[in-house]
Amino acid sequence: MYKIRRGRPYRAIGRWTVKRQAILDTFIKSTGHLTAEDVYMRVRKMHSAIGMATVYRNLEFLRQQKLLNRYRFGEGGARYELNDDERDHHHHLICTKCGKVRDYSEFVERELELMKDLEKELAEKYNFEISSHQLHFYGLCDKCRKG
Amino acid sequence: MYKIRRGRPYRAIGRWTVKRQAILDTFIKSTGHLTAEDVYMRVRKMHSAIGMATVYRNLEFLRQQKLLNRYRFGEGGARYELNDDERDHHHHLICTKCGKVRDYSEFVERELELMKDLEKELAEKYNFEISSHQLHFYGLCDKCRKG
DNA sequence: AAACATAATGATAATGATTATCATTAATAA
DNA sequence: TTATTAATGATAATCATTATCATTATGTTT
Repeated sequence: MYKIRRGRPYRAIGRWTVKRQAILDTFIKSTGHLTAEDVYMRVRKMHSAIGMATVYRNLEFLRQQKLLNRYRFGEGGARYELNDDERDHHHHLICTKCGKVRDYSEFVERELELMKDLEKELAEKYNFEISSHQLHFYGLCDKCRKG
Repeated sequence: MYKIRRGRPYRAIGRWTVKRQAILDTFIKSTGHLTAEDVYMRVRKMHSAIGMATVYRNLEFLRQQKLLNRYRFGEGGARYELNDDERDHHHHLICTKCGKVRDYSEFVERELELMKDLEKELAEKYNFEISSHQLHFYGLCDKCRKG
């Protein structure tokens, strides 16, 4: 259904197990920002014997393979989402009241231009080699503004 | 030495205790990004009887008062820094290897311009009321690039 | 296809970070 | 100065995550 590509030899990235596949499938089926608990609940429907440790191990494994991104927003545990090359570059809006997370992709070009310049400057000035950036907006979502 | 101002009546924001003062002083004396553990260690030098719970309670209290900012970077516990109006607007570089955090203030004007436009757009489009933003760069610091 | 080597798993203990509880203390109001 | 109650310290409890270890499953070798 979904296999790791990226040109590496199959064995070099660990064994491709049923559980590992199921966890990745969870992200393919249900869009974004899942906690370990969320994943556990969903995978359990098909693989009732799976343990929480396996979920955590695979989330970390898939992150190492650059198939998942991890975020630590305001409260609660870390959240993961598919790192899909075909998907738009995006960032997150986090509601400080209900914790809901929402993607946005506005002004991406302008943003990436700034990021490129910034990365260059920071590399030169601080000798810092940047590999990624995260831009989070915190505030109140639609519902919480009213409620 | 340092009193909460902001025009509110003294009593409305809780009692101004010796420990609370000491915790705030810790941030005034030692610049940025302290974990609760860091604060605990430092305050203990003057107030050996202080408990960890008091540290956490006050970090949260001071955050509510907008005197501290809280961040949850890559690994480990949350980090706090003074929310000083007189200080430059800045963001953070986080080393993914050693965890070191560094401030930077480059391209702030360009950034704030983008943020202003973005906030307006997001407010209109998603009815999201933004109160703050965080921009994190992840990568390798000077030392870790070499080591 | 059977045997082999070992990575992955599940159960669970352990850890680390943070919050809750509660009797006591101390800050502020009366 | 006394009264009120928020803040504190000690510690238990909770939540998120990682480590341990015996067992199982995967991929390799024969």
